[in-house]
Amino acid sequence: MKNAKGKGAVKVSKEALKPVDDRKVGKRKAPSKPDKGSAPKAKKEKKAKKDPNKPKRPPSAFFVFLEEFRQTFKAENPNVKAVSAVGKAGGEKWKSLSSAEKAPYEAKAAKRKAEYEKLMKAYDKKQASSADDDESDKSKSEVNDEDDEASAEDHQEEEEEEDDEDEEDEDDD
DNA sequence: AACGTGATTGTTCTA
DNA sequence: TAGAACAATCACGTT
Repeated sequence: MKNAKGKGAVKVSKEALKPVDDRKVGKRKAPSKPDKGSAPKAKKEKKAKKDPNKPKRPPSAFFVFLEEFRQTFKAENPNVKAVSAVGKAGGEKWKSLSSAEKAPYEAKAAKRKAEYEKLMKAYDKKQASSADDDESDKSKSEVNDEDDEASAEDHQEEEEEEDDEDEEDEDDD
C-alpha cells in the first residue's frame, strides 16, 4: 500500500509551497481497523462505532468556503486536478479573508451545525433504541429507524438572515 | 471494483 | 484540557 506517488510532484500553477508545519498529525486516516487495542467496544458501551446512518460532522466555515472556492479555483485552473492544490490555495485565501468576509461562511457553517445537532438527536435516539439489543437483533429496530428518519421533516425555510448588520468588522491584521 | 491517499483548516469528539 | 479524528474533493494507485 502507500502509493509511492511523488507527493511533492503536484504541479500547481504557482508554488504555493507554504510550510504550514507538520499539521497536527501526519495522517490520521482510519486504518480500517478501529477494533482491537484501545478501540471502543463495539458492544453497547458508547458510540464511536461506525454507523451507516451516523450524521457526518458539519463542514466548518473553511469547508463551506472551500466548496465555493473549489469551483472558482477549478474554473480558473481546469488543469489542476490535485485536491491538495485547492487545499493550499484555499488555505491561503481563507487566511486572506477578513472576519466580515468569513462571516457569511461561518453563518452557513452554523446552520449546518444546527442541522447536525438535529440529525444527531435522531441518531442518538436510534442508538438508544438499538442499544437495547445490539445490532444482532433480527428485526424490530428496522421499523423504528425508518420511522425516525421519516420524521425528520426537512423544513427548509427561514434561511435569509439579513438582519444583524452590526457585525464588528475588525480588520485586525 | 473499490478504497486509500494527499492538503487545507475548523469543528466535533474522546480519554 | 488537550489531543485525535474526521469533514469534502478528485484523480490516481494499489490491492
